[in-house]
Amino acid sequence: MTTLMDVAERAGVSKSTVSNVIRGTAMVAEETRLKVERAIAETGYHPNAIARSLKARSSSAIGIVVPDLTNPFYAQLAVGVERAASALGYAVLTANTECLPSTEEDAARAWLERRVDGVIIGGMSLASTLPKVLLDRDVPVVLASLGESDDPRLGVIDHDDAAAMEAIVEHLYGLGHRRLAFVSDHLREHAGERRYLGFKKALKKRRLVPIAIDDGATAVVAHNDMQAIATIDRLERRGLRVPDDVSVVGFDDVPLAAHNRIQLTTVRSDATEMSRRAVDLVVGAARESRHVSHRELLEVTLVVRSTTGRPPL
Amino acid sequence: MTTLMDVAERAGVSKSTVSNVIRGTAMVAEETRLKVERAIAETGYHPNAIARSLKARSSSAIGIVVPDLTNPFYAQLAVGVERAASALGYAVLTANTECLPSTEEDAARAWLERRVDGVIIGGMSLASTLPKVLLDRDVPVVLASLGESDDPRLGVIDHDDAAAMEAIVEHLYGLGHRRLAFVSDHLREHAGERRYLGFKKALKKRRLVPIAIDDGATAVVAHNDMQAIATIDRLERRGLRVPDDVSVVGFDDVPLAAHNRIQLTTVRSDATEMSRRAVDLVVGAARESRHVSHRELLEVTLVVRSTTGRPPL
DNA sequence: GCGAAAAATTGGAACGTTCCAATCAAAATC
DNA sequence: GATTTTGATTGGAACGTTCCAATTTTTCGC
Repeated sequence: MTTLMDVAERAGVSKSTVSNVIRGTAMVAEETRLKVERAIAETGYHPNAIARSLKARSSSAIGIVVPDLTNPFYAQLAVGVERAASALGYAVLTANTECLPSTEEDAARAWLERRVDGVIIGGMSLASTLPKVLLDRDVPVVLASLGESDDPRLGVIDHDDAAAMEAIVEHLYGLGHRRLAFVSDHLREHAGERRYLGFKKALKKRRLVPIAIDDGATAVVAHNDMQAIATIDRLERRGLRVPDDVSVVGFDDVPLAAHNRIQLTTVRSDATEMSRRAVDLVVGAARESRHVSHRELLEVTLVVRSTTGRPPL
Repeated sequence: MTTLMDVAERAGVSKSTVSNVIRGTAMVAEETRLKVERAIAETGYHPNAIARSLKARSSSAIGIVVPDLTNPFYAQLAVGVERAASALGYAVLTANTECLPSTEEDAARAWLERRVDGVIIGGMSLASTLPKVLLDRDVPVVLASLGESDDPRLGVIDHDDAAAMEAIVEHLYGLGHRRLAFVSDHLREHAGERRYLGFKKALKKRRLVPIAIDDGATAVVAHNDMQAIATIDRLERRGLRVPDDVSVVGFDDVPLAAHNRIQLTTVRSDATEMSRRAVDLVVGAARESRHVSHRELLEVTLVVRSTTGRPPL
């Protein structure tokens, strides 16, 4: 690999000058700039980001943790993060944790060693120590689509789950449903908790309580689209028709939800916008070496398709 | 951030000794080991991977490029790569290129600067320069699910597309189909080309040629499942029934393909196995600083579900 | 208890940058 | 023409590791 020194020698200048040319940081005569640029082109030199990072004490990398990349919502989140980050010159390290505490710890350790400048958490286990571990070592953290947190050092960017759940329940209640169930991915998962709370609250307002799905529910609200789609699958294999026997509602509006054979009633959220904001927050904090401590709710709209209808008589 | 030196001072030994304790590389007395370990625990020290990388001239990171993370097949590939890599102590940098040459170039530049130890390519643009650019700088590269290549420095791990296409065509031909079409994602994409070749060959064997989908095809073979599912959507919105009017076949067997409302006939491939092998190859090559130059075909099986049937009379 | 061998520990030189203070050259001021 | 100002360029000291040769300490055979 060619180094700054190689380029300097070839161009007949000092390493400092080459560094100045590359980073456009100091004054350098037009003539020498040309010489150096030629030398760079000839040697095919690429600055060594590792050496730069060591000196700068900043890796220009951020981490993102998702529970399941296979879920298009998280995939979109990851894609958005990657795009926004690389536009700012940051690399992205992904951890697919499946909400396993041990995997989360592995990721934390690896990232701490690699000195990531910040972390975006898209999902985590129930009583995860991940945020605390990172924050305690002054790594800025933002929670994306994970609901509130009591740690003021944490950045939070989320959907307006309460409003969304109210809209969903209103829709179902209006159709005549009174026996509503909620399904959530893993009990161990952190997300969904807040949505469940919103769901319960919206029910309570109408003097209802959640029931179990096997308890004769006429409508089930899933905490995300993939879960909703899996629920449809399960119901139909049991011989129940959706929406004739039971209505199903999702959350996220993944592209698939609009598919002709699915047509899922769901809540639209903008993963791309969310990831853009999350990256801005975390990179901003990293650059000023402070914590994020900013919270924000994204608007959300109900999309009624064909998995919801009147309950059976 | 605490450094090796901080730990050394606290434990009252030299930095070399601390280094030896951490890496278990040289002999160190039990007593001092304990002292050092205590100091590490007290300071919450994490070795600085950046400094280590600089010295070792190896980043312990690999890159993976996928055209679209939102496609569950690539998501599975990415997840598999991440898991296998982190088990070996490697970090993974992901690039979602959408098969855009400019994005590919950006990724190449960023990765070259970050000195990735190897790259796994899961998809790329048609005449991509990515492999050459990387190989010329001695970065080992393996193509995953991308078909052959004429560059002997390239590692290749792929499905047995020819066998798969033969099986698909045999299945459709046996059902009575004679007017078959092939749909591929973007024309600009590299993948699918080989599958199309296999498709054509299997047709030719039966004295048939591919026709356009709008030309009254009774069966369409898609180059992957997501494309197949999108095709079903398009057909049904046009008022055609699947499989009564037209049969559809996919490729990959993403989890969704088994869904009750989809039940896609497809070819099962093992993204996880593929990513495991790809990581082994690329890491092995990196460790011995050589190119990969190994090619391997993974077996593949036809899964007949409910999107294929007899052609209309 | 002596010398040699083995075990344990150490300082310093890399790795490839950036950044600062210092130097050098050229232009401008009086 | 001596002096200041400005513009260009430079060497050396970090950044936090690893690795090697060298040194110090311990152990052991006799």
